[in-house]
Amino acid sequence: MSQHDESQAVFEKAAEWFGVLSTPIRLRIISALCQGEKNVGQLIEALDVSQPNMSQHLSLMYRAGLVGKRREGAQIYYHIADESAVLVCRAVCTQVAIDLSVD
Amino acid sequence: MSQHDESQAVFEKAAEWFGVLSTPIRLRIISALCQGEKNVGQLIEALDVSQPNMSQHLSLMYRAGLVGKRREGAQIYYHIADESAVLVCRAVCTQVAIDLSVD
DNA sequence: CGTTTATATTCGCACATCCGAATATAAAGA
DNA sequence: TCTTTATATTCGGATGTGCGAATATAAACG
Repeated sequence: MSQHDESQAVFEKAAEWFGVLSTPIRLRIISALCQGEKNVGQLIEALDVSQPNMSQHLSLMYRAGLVGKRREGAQIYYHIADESAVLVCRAVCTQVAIDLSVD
Repeated sequence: MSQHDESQAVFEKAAEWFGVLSTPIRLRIISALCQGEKNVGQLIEALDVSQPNMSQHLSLMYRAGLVGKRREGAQIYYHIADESAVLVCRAVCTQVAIDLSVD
């Protein structure tokens, strides 16, 4: 594989990764899970979205490797699996918050 | 405005910001501009995309504040305007490249 | 001025994404 | 086992996004 193709693949994967972070709900899920693992019901209550919608977002984030899950009886507990995502989100959100308060 | 609404606004803006980075072409544009400013023709040649398409992506990135532009005669030269975007992209792409080479 | 060159915008289409409604699965408890 | 509770999946529709073709603008140059 040529170096050009390699970087193409990298940009493609990175773009997907950024895509996972490109909706407010998913950023809020990450934010909620930063305080510790939560089951789906707790996330639904915290973020006030419909159950199927929450499940869809969690499924996406799980497939992307951003979160992990653990079954405990009937509940599924989700947790952050990719700490680097948290770092990036924190950095970007902090900067955005500063920009918003300036203007 | 409640604190809840404030953070909602932050997540919304941050999500938009991530959205700008969620396509391979735009990541490649950032990568190309890291080596110094380039005019539209040079970017088109470097990335091999159609002229209108390049113009659309640049326009989006410009509105998002990621790139700046400067006219020089008939040419428009674009450059990175948000260095923090470069840092984030570099970090993510580097990690993605490592992950890709591992498996 | 017309013409060429460089870039931007508009438009329409194919396709992706987000969502809620309905339905499915899986565990717990009666 | 039947029912309830917790979560996941499927489906259809509305909306968004990326693209090329056509067109517009704007500068340079004869």
